[in-house]
Parts: sequence; C-alpha cells; structure tokens
Amino acid sequence: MSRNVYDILQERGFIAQTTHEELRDLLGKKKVTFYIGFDATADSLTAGHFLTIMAMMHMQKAGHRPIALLGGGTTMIGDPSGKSDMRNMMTRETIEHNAMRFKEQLSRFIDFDNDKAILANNADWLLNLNYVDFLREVGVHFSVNKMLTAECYKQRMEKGLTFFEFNYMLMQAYDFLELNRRYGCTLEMGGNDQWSNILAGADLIRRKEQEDAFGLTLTLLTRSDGVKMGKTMAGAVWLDPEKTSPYDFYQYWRNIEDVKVEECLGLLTFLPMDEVRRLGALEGAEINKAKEVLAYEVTKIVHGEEEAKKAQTAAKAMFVSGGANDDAPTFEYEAAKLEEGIDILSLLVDSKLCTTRSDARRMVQQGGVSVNGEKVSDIKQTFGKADFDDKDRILLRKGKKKFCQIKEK
RNA sequence: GGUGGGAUUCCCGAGUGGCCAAAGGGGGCAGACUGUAAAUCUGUUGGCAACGCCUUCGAAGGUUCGAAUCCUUCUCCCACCA
Repeated sequence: MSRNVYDILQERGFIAQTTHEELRDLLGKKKVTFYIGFDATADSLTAGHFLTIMAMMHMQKAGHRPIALLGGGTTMIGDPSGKSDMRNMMTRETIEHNAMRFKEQLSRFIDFDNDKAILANNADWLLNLNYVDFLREVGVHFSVNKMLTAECYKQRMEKGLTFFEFNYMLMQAYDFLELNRRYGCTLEMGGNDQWSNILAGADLIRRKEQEDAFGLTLTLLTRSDGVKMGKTMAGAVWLDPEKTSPYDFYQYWRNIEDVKVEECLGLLTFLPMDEVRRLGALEGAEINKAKEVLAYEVTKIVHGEEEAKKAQTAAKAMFVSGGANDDAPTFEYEAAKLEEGIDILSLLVDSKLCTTRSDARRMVQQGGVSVNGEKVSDIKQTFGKADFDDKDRILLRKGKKKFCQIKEK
C-alpha cells in the first residue's frame, strides 16, 4: 500500500484521534473535502492556529480540498470546551472585523484559487436560524445526558455553564452538516480539544443524511509542563507581524524547550522526516542547531524567507557576536532630542523594553540593563549622540535576550 | 421565589478599624548557574517629579481623626431549599 497523506500526518505527529479506522484508506482513494473552523476571537491568528493550518496545507498538497470556516456565527456564542470561564461576549462588528483579518492571513497559506479551497463563514447560516425550527431539526438529536458527560465540559461543570454556551456544540455540529450539504464535506479536523464537538457533528450527519462523516483531531502543542504552547508571558504568539514581530516570532521558537524540538520540527516545518529525526537527536548544546533550523523554517513559512533571514541574522549578531546588526529591533529619536540627551529610564520605556518608569528603575537597580555593552547602574544617567557607536546607534539591552537599537530619525 | 455565603492587586487566596500598597502561593521580570534549554537558588513584582506623594480591595454613598475592614443602597456570582 502506498503512503498517503494520512501516513504523512501520522508520521509528523499531527494525529491525536480519529473517528474511523477507514479514514486512512479514504484519504488514499479519493479527493476529500474537509473543514477546519476558526473562531474569530481575536484580530489575528496565533501559533496554535498555525499548527492546524500546517495540517491543512499537507492535506491540500495531497489533493484534498480544504474549507476554512470562519466562525462569524459561532463566535457570537463562544466555545466553552476546556475553558474555566465564559469569555466576554463580543460584538458583531468586532467579530466581522476579526474574520476579515483571518481571511487575509489564511490566504497566505492556503490556495483558494479555482475552487482548490473554500472559505466559508458560518454567520451565513447560523445568524438567521429560526429557534424552533432549529430545535426540531437539530436539537432532537442531542442527548443532554451525553453532552454533560463530555470531557470538554468537565471544568465547567464545577464552575457553572450557561445554557447559552451549552448550545455551542449544536452550532458546530450544525456547521458540519451544513458544509456536508453545501460542499460535500465529509471530514472535520480540529485541535484535540474539539473532539466532542467534532463527534457531535459526525453523529448529526449520520442521523440526518444516513452517511458517514469523519473526524480527525490534531495534537495540541503543549510545553512539557502541560501548558499550551504559543503563549508567551506577554500573551499569544501572533501570526500578524504587527502584533508579534518576525524577530520575536523567531525568538519564540529559538527558545523552545529541548524536549519539544523534534515534535515542533515535524509539526511546524516541511523538512523531511529524516532530517527532523536527525536534528531532534542532537544532544547537549548541539540541540541549539536544531532550534535555529526550527525557528528559521517556521518563520519562513509564516513571514517569508526574507523576514526569516533578517530575524536569524539579527539573532545571531546579538547572541553570537554580542552586537546587534541593522535588522535588530530599532527605536528612533528626533535629532534634537538626541543632542540634549535622554535619561536611561526614558530610553527603556520608549523602546518598549520596559513597561513603566518604575519597571525601568527596577531593572537598572537590579543590574539588568546595559548600553553599548556596559552595565548601567545609575538611574539618572543620560545618553545622547555622543554615545553613538561606530554604527551610529546606541545598543540598549535589557536582560540577556531583549534589546533595541536607538537611532536618529 | 426563600435562606445563607461571597466579590481583594495579573491569577489563586489571606486580611474583618490604624502596624496595609495589602501575608502566602502561582505566574511574570531580573540576577547566579548554563547551551538564547530545563531544573535549582536569589532578588523583585500598582504608579510617580520617589526616604515622600498619588491611585487601588465589585459600584455609589455614609460613619470616623483614620476604612479593604463598620453602616446603607445597588450590581454580579455561589450554595442549599422550592
């Protein structure tokens, strides 16, 4: 039997659960239309979404047809799966705006030309549903007893789950049915936290259409301590370069835990698996080479080769030779300002290295700040044009990994 | 609908008239050790023109020299009962 996309996904570590054993054969036999949903909860996709997009790309490469479903309707409710609290209700305007951004970002990864992929929005069918009709058509097929035992509601059974959110599963199940009817979609994919919702959809199609529908869930990226990956202290790792700069994006993957390198290489790059395994087997300090490859490859897919190279050279210049090159994060001041000199606290705050002056003060007092390689210990010290180095800038550094070059506008 | 309990800083959670910018833990940030890793240890963690000042303990009023703490009203949550 020849290898098909199922084997590829499995080998690369994508697959968490599937509804049917036969799914593998099916994917080898014919062109399958499948969908992945994206709820528009923020104005950019995140690293977590990226994993599902990678799966989508593998599928499209293998000739299957993806449907990217924007959650214009479901986001009005909010998925309670695995969450401990209800999230804030979002306005319709915000959701629409977010959905537009998702659309732009998705187009960079998925080819939507000539019907090779479909972009749909469940707002189109969910927002105008008639309540009673919906209950009669869809609601009858759901057992509350069964829903209550679903793993995804476990956390919420303790804290409280509103009827409002409880409906989310029906909405998502209905999406699958609708996509099945409209586009012949027979497979739903999603993060492993979506298992219950996906099963619900597949069940619904079987009952309404007397037809098999398949589900496949993808591994969730977690750190070794179980926390979901793709979140930094500051928040999510975004795919939007305005929200997470390519440099920071690169650094995020460059700093990944040793034990996660091989897994991430398989999931987030297109490198051949032989190479992935070779890199993943590196030990000790050698594993840093694998991390560089990982960071570069992921950044390349998300932000393009040019940005990936810039991020890499900037990082190397900083960490290997100790000086930043031109691609490093930069903050510019007016010439006049630089003439009169700027105090260290202002530099730190303006360059966004510190959030407040108090924060900056602490950093300096704890010895975490350096300018042009020299530790700053006086919070009153000022810097100006006289301090420019041979590259016409001041190199400001906070801690080991964060830095910024100060230049004249 | 009834009765009782609750809302504290990024999160959890102490505090029940001055010693409270508020214990402890988590998380974050920084330092040491390292490999831009993990683990560990140390410091720090509201803001500011900073030995002082300002804002913060669900919201709005009130009592008091003084309120996170007491009183009134309101909002929202939780538990048990119906």
